[in-house]
Amino acid sequence: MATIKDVAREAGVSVSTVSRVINDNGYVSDDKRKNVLNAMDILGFRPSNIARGLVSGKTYTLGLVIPDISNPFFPNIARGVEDEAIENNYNLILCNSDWKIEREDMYISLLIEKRCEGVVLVGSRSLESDLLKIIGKMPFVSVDREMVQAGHSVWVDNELGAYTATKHLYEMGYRRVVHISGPTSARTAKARLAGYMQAVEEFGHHEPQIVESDFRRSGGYEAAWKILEQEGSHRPDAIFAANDLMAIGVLQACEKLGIKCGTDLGVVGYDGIGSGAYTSPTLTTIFQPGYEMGRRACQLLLEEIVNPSKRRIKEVFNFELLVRSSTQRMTEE
Amino acid sequence: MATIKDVAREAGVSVSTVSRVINDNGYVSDDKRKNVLNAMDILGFRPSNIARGLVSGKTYTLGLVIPDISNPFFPNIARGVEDEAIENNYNLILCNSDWKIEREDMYISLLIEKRCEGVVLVGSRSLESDLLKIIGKMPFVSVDREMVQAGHSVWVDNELGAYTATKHLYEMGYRRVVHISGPTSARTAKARLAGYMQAVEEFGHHEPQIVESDFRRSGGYEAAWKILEQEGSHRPDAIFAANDLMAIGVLQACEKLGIKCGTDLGVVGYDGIGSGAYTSPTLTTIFQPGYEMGRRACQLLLEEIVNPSKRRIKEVFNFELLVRSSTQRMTEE
DNA sequence: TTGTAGGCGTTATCAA
DNA sequence: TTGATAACGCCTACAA
Repeated sequence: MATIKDVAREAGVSVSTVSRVINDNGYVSDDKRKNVLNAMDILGFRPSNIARGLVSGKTYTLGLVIPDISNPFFPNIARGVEDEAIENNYNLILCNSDWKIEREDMYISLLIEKRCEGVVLVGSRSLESDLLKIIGKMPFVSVDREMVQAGHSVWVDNELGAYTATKHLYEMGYRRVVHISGPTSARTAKARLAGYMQAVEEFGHHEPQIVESDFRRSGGYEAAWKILEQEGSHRPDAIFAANDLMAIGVLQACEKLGIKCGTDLGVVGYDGIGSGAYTSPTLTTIFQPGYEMGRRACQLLLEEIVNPSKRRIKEVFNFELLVRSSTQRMTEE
Repeated sequence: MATIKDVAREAGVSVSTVSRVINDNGYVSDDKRKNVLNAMDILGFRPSNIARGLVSGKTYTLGLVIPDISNPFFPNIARGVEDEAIENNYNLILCNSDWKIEREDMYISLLIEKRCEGVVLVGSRSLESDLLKIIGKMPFVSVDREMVQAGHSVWVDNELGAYTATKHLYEMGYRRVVHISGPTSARTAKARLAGYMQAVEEFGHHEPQIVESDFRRSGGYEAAWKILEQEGSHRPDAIFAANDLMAIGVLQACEKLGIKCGTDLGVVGYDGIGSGAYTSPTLTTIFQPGYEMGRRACQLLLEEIVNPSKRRIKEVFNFELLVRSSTQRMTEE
């Protein structure tokens, strides 16, 4: 690949002149400029951003560490981050951590060595102190988890969301709500569980009942099966699943068992993934504005990079309760 | 951030010695090695891959140019590419082109300047000759589109898939199949249209009927509405939509119109996105193995990078007809 | 308006 | 075994 020297030689000028026309700064006569442009064209010259980066210390690259891009909750976030990044001339390195702490660590180290200027961390599960040790002084923004000691954070109030979801079930007339939680090692799972607990305490006339699962559809399916086997007055008439994927699993279990969701069993999910609008019945859920959160996270990151500040920003986004058929006791029209 | 020089000074050795312990090559006495390791630790030294890249010419970075990561067909591909990449110590720069040729071009240029070692191009819509001009000699693999003049390609036979889908409808007893196509500017849309045409010719006793749409759910919804307004003997009893998103739109239109999909109207989609298994009714579709294609594409790319060859590999993956409820004339049970 | 030279953080070659 | 030193491709004073 042609270098700036090659161009200089071809154009019969010095490298600094070439540099000047590339960066469009300093004085260059129209004559020489034309020659240079011409030479670049002939040689198919493309400046090396890595050499530039060495000099300038800027790589215009950000990292995105996300659990799993093929999980429907995350693509919107990723898209938001990317849109904001590219508008500011930054690129994104995609890192799927699979919720594994070692992978997260490994990626962050890699990103540092690649001299990424910052990283958006989505749904991190690492211990914060460990994380900070690894991440060093690289700017970062956390999405879907509040960081306590450093970095900016963007998230929604999981506890309040879960509370709202559960409360909604009682308000729709369901009497006995059981919760299918995510793995309680996950902070979000814990928060949603807490929200459920509080709503049960306030509105339920029964003990809370929790089945721990794994945030996956199959996990929701199995959990529902277990729950719905129960007979008699203990039989729940509503389920709040800690995410939509598990809620969809619940819907499927109901279909197999001949239980009519909505009428016989209220179901609420969490996240607001697109396909919840197409299930049968359509899924009531707590919608989280993933795209906006991703976009905002990236914006905060870029601000921090351009203008490092001492303050730490925390933004709590509003969720939205999307009421759909899975919590309608009457058959819809 | 500490440099190799700082480490050398701190450890009381020369930079070359430090370099030797970093890369674990050449001779270093245990004594000095320990000093160096210690110094690196104290200073929190992280080698700069960008400086290394300048010297070695290797960046261990690949580009992934994909239309839209938030479109459910693509995350699996992306995940496949990323998994293969990271196993080989490569990172991925994520680029959402939105199917826009200018964005694609812009990203490719950027990737070249960043000295990515190669790029996986998913669903490119650029004219091949233009593409090659921009992409220069950077290795690339095309997914979901066959390239004729350069690069490797990985795709499924869209024409055969569409043929199979349409044929399936006739075999299930539907008589009049209409096609909702993607934008005919898209190669895949054209190929699927062709497959439909051929199946109609072979098995249908009617003229082909095509409604062009946009690969989006809303587009499918509107197209279905248009189609189902028709009265009398011309009223189609089956729809083959060129992708699942549009097929889901069809299901929704049917729900609104009180038409029972499956029984009254056969519906087949294309892609095999996850949510098709949860719709009502569940969606018959042509499944494309996105993860495997992505993974294989990346593998081919890496092979090409390590060992550039003159040959050009084309791999056609098998699709799978997933027969579900939307093409069952009897109510299930 | 143009060119020369030093430096960005590493690796690699060569002497010592 | 170790240490200078010249690249790598580019930018930026500084000088002319």
